[in-house]
Amino acid sequence: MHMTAPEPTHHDCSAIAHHLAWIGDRWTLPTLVSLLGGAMRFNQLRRAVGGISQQMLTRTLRSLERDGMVTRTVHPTVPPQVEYALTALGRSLADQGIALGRWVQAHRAEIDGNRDAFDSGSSR
Amino acid sequence: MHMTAPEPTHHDCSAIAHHLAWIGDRWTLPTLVSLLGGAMRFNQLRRAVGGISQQMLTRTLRSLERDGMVTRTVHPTVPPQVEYALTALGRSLADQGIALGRWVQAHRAEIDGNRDAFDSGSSR
DNA sequence: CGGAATCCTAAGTGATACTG
DNA sequence: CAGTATCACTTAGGATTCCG
Repeated sequence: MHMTAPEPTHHDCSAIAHHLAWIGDRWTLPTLVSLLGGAMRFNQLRRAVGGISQQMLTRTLRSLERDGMVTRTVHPTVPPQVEYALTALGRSLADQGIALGRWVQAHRAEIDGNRDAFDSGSSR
Repeated sequence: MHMTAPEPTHHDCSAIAHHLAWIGDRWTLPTLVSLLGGAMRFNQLRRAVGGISQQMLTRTLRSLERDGMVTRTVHPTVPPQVEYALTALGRSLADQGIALGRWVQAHRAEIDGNRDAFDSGSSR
C-alpha cells in the first residue's frame, strides 16, 4: 500500500512550530550559549551575552534555573559571588543553539546580500 | 604542533550568541517551519503558525522575503491569492528550526518536571 | 482575501537609587 | 557584587477597522 504522505521529512510542522514558542524569546539561547564557555558570574555573563539589560538577565536566569537549564551557586563571601553554570540539560540545548548560531554565521553574507538587493530593488 | 585551545567544542560562544540575536524573535522560526509543509496562502499560514496576529505575520513575512527566505507570489485573481513558499535558504534555516523544535519536544516532560519541582520547593 | 492604518497595551531598556 | 525597585522612554505586539 502506498502512502499518501508525499514528504516524510517535514513530519508535523505545526506541532514543531508550536514547540518553538518555548524558546522563541530574545535572550534564552544567547544566555545558554554564552555559558558554554564555563561557569560565570553575573556581570561577567552580562558582558558575554552583550546587549542584555540587567533586569532581563536576572529574569532569564531565574527562568532557566527554574527549568533546570542552569544552576545558581552562591558563595558566601564579601562581596557575594554568584556563579551560574549549565546543567546537562542546559548544555544540550545550548548545543542546539550553537548549531543555529553557526548557521546564521555561515549564511550572514548571503542574507545581507539578499537584503541589499531587495532594498535597492524596491526603491527603484 | 599542539594547539593551546583547551576545548574545541565551544568555539567563540560570545560571537555565536551574538549571531543568535538575528533569529531571536518570536515568529521567524515558527513561520519558516510551518512553511516546510509546502507553499501556503496568507490565512492558511496564519492558522498553521497559530497564535500569531495578522500584523505580525505580515511583518514577519516581509522580513523573511527581504532576507531571501521566502518567496511571495501574487495570483491576480478575484479575490486575490498570495502564496508564500520557502527558498532553498529558507528551507535550510527551517531545518535548523525543526531540529530545535524536536529538541524541545523531546525534553518538554523533563523541563516541566524541573519546573514543578522548583516551584513546589520554593513555596515550602 | 490580503494587508495597510490606526490605536492601545505590555514588554523591554537605560538610568538611577538602594539593600545585603 | 548581585541583585531589587522605580521611573521615563522606546519598542513589540494584539485588536480593530477599512480598503482594493
